[in-house]
Formats: sequence, C-alpha cells, structure tokens
Amino acid sequence: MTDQNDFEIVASVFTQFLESNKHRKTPERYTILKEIYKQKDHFDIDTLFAYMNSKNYRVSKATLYNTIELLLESGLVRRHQFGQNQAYFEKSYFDKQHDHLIIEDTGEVIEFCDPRVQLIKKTIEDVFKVSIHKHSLVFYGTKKEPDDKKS
Amino acid sequence: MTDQNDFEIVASVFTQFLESNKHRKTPERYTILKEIYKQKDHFDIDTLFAYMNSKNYRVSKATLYNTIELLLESGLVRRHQFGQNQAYFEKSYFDKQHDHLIIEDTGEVIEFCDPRVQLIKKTIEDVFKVSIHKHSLVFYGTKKEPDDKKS
DNA sequence: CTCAATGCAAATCATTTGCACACCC
DNA sequence: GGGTGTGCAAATGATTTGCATTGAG
Repeated sequence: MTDQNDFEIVASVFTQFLESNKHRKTPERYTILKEIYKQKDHFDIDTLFAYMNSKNYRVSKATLYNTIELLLESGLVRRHQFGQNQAYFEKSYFDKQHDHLIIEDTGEVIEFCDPRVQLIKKTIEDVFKVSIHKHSLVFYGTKKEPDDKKS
Repeated sequence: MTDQNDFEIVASVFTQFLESNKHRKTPERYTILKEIYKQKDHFDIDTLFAYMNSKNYRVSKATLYNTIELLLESGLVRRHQFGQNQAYFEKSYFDKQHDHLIIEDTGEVIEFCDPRVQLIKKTIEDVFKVSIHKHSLVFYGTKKEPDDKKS
C-alpha cells in the first residue's frame, strides 16, 4: 500500500513540520511514523505498542502518545473515537477523506465516501456562519442475512 | 419545554420498559428520569450529579450510571461522545433525530437536522447490505467573523 | 422474606504527567 | 553544553465493580 517512495514523501512532510515548529528530529519519531504507515487499517495505541515491541523497536507509550499528537497536528494521522473506549488512529496522507461504517457484531470498520456529506457541510457553514474544519460521520449497523428481503 | 403532562408520558414509557424487563420501579429511577427531562441541553454525569445534589436529591454516581444505562436501552436518552472526554447525554423522547455542530472556541453545541443524512444512510445500507440502527454526525467548527467575506 | 438496587469506596483502563537521564542541535 | 525528548512509574479522571445494606415486590 505505502511503498518506500511514498514513505519518503511522508517523512519529508514530517521533517518540514518538525523543523517549522522547532521540534527535534528524533529517531523514535521517524520509526513511529514508519510503523504507522505500514498499518493497513485503524489501530489503537496498545496495538501499535505491542506491534512495535514485537519487532524490538523500543518506544514507551508516553512517546507514542506524544508523537501521535505531533502527527495529528501535522495532518499525517487522523484520530477517531468509535464507541466510548480508546481512540483509534489511521494514517491519512494518501487517503482521501472518508467516513466509517462499524459492523457491531464483528467490530469491522468499513470506509466509505459519499459526496453528499460535503454538501451538508457546506449548508451548515452557510446557515450557521461557521467554518468547519473537521467532521465525524459514523454509521453503526449489522450485516443483513442473505435471505433478509426486508428488515 | 417538557411540561407535567409530557413527563407523565415519558414516565409511563419508562414504567412499561421496567416492567417488561422485570426491573424494579425504584424512586431513584423516576427521580433521575425527571431531572434529566428538566435539562434543556446536553449534560454529563458530573453535572447531573452536582445538579441533583444541589437540590438535595441523594443519588450516588453508580446509580446515575446504572439508570442512564436503562434509559439508553429504553430509548428515553441518547448518549454522545463529543471529543475524547466524558460522554454527554440528552433526553430523546420528544426530540426528532438530529445531529450536532460543535463550536470549538466556546464549546457550544448546536443541533441541526438535514434530510440528506437519511439518504446517505439508505445508500450505505443498500451498498453494504447492512441494517443501520444508529449514527453519529458531528461537525467541528468556529464562528466566522462578521467581516469574513471568504475564509 | 428474597433478591435486585443502592451507596460507598476501591478497582479499571486509557491517557497524562513528573522527573531523572539521554541525546539532538 | 543546554534544553527538549524519552522512558518509567505514578497520577488522573471517567466509568465500572465489589460488597454490605436497603427496600421493592
């Protein structure tokens, strides 16, 4: 999904962010960024932590949280709050904006993109005289049985 | 907003829910329901707890959490997870389905209703063969200055 | 009477924070 | 070198849980 060339682009975006904000370019930060960009799906901090430990990359959770914060600020990662538990994250640089459908039986997370969301956003901005810089749309549902003609 | 007659309807809905689920009809439960239906806006557990204490209604937070759970199951209350902190709740019996716009400077919560949300929902159900029973749409924005002709 | 519900306090769990040491600049 | 970043462990804060007591049915 994200190949070596892609990662170099992402890394340079991060470098530019770190430099312009006078943050240090530590190896931990780049290692975390690289591991996040290897993730195909949404992940939580614990999973990322376990994953990195399993590969013998030593990072503390505190550093994971700190670095994720920087990645959120730089726009390289998005945070989602599905349900009431821990936050989920996903890389965002090459992905187009999308929303989520959670299948509650399985916990499966499906991404979708519907242009009408942008139309609603535009309407809300006009009606309430606001600038919207972020939104969250999540549908919660269950798979229909193949023989379910009608619910 | 919710007058005495309205509350009697809500209370009877709750009674029916409690009876059909073999739960006891304790005074605490009805007191909590009544106080919630006096709230005009979204509230969190701490605020409700403080509010009830200030009126010398003694309930423990454990009971608030337990009762809110029953109210969610009975459809009399909705839970929202704005941001990453505590949950917010709101009474739901007389309200039509709506979504939320959060003004980030002030924390103000504005409700809106856009029929296109239902159209998107329908599309998602058809495309992914799912039954959607719940959704959450939240826009996060800031007020435009009156002289902001263009952002 | 009996067992579910309550109140209190202790336990959880994700996230944050404080602090000593390490290392980027 | 100086001060930010890291790792660890302790602190926080919302929510949950355990348990003795209360009270609804």
